[in-house]
Amino acid sequence: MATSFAEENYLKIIYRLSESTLEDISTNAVAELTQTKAASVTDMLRKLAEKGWVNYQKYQGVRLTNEGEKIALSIVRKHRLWEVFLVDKMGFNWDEVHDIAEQLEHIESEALINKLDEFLDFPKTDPHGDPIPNKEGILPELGYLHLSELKENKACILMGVAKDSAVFLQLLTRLNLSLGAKLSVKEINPFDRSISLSINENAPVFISHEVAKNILVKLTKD
Amino acid sequence: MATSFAEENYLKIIYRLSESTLEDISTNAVAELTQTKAASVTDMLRKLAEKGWVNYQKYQGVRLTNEGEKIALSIVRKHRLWEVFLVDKMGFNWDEVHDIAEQLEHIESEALINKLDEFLDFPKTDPHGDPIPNKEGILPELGYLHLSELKENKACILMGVAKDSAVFLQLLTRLNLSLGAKLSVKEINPFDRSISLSINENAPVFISHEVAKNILVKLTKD
DNA sequence: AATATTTTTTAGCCTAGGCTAAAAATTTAT
DNA sequence: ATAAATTTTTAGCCTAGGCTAAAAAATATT
Repeated sequence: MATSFAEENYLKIIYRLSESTLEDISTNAVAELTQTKAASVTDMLRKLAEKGWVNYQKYQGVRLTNEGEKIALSIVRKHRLWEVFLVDKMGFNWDEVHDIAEQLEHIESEALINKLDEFLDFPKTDPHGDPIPNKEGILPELGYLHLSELKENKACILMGVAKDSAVFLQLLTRLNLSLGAKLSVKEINPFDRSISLSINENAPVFISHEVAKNILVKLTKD
Repeated sequence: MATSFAEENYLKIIYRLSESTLEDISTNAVAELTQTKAASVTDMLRKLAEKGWVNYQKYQGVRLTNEGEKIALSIVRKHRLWEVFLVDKMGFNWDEVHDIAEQLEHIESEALINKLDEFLDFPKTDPHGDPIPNKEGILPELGYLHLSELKENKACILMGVAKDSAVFLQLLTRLNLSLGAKLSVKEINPFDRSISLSINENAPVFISHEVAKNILVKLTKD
């Protein structure tokens, strides 16, 4: 069955919200991300349920069905591959690509997206470190931790971010935090959980717990 | 002023129709290319006139204003650049790219399209030989002739096509007619104006006047 | 347990962009 | 110069996907 622009957006957003929780997704949460009103969301959820893409019961929130998740994953795949294209081939910065990819993700051509995948050398992650589903909709398992979960004196490498708003990414850039940076947690302030962090062996800087929560890392042995 | 998907399509189609005639464009002609009904076209023409993008008087047909032409040229630029991308970088054939480019032409990002232009080395023509407007909306002057205009015994090179439907392009491919082919008009049949044509010095084949009309060439000296 | 607050849904409305059927204008043919 | 045929417009209707305001359900507070 064909999916409209709006339907694809809803499915993608429900998918995103599901990534970070096991609970059902609330109408309001969806409304916030789709930039629409709760009443409009209710309407659309009924329609999506009708088409078998979500399970939805009045007042109970919403979850994707397998079918719905398949569609969402194909949108996510397109979004992330286009982001790689925009950064690697077009020379955009990582904070500039979200809105353009938001449009490109709705281009309908299986053939194109698979050729693009090949052209980009089958990347596993997008410019923010987010995993790219393959043709079959399988996500590579990356097993990253949130920087905020680490104990003091742990060293790690910055592998991705859990949020890709332009302001957040620009903040990271200003702090010299880019993918691949070598990080070391020097101290955790017990009052506000802010972190004193050394970046690429330099003198430590402070970052808030909020920032640390949105940084994905993998531990290094030594 | 922002342009919707539908508005952009109408402007592009009116532009295309204007390319091949100096007369005003009829409602029916637009309806045919937009795949809608004449009544719907009438509605939209009123709206486009309201926005200052076309001159339109009831029953008198329609023409683009300068403003409208500027928008149309920016869509045409995007369409043709994406076609070059699809053929040169993604490896599609020239008869496969139209529908995908039809979607990509509506992606809104000045920055992206200019970077794409650069990435493709500022091509002057698309895979069908159609001229690509530059950033300022200026079309390169190519000065091609229609093969149907040539006299007997004239030699020329195939530079483009005036129609890009998949069936037409597939016919050309089957006849070995691709961009750059060396052509020579051996005979013109006075009955139906069909042409006996030698392609790359090979034994002549027959093509109809209708086909010849849609082939663009430039004359060679000898 | 009752009340207040928050969240979600319903009801009714709006706009963009389609459609059909009938009316009006234009063009062609007699 | 009429009549016939064709083209275009009008009128009224439809669907997708939004909205606001009011009602209903769920949740939180006293």
